[in-house]
Amino acid sequence: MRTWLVKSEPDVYGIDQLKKDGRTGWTGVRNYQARNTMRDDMKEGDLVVFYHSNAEPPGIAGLAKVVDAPIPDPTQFDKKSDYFDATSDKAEPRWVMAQLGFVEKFKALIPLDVLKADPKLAGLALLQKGQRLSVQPVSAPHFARILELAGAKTKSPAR
DNA sequence: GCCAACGTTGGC
DNA sequence: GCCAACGTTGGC
Repeated sequence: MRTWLVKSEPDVYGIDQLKKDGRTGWTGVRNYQARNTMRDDMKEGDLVVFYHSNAEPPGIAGLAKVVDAPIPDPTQFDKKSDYFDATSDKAEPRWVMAQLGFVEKFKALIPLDVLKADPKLAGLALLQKGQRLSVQPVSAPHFARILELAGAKTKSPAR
């Protein structure tokens, strides 16, 4: 299995909301690279780091996992949605959403400055300058380190 | 609220 | 196919 990171603004959809909902469709991704990751690479059972962006402070809040195959994102056809895409064809939807389930909320958020200061997380995509992708891969060693920093209940997956 | 970095759009 | 203009992201 592989591991991933998704970003969300906690004011829009945070880890607490995912905990409450149990699972959710990851709507609103309108970037081709992120879409391709969700469509082609994220598999059921993959673990996903849940990052709070535009937060005070920003940081890693918990874990989710992929619970099902991706399906078309309904907001692309919803005229009232911010994510409406008039050029997407219903017969061949342009945008998909990953199906994510709640795994755990960390006892404490791992703040961005801690992530940046950790030598073992050097190279993590999230920390690259100008990195704006909302869905990113996380290497197995980086993932294990994040679990360690968080004191996570979840065990690092076998490679 | 500012602004750097980036992706996308559209004129040519 | 280039690239300037624009909109968005997201840290600060």
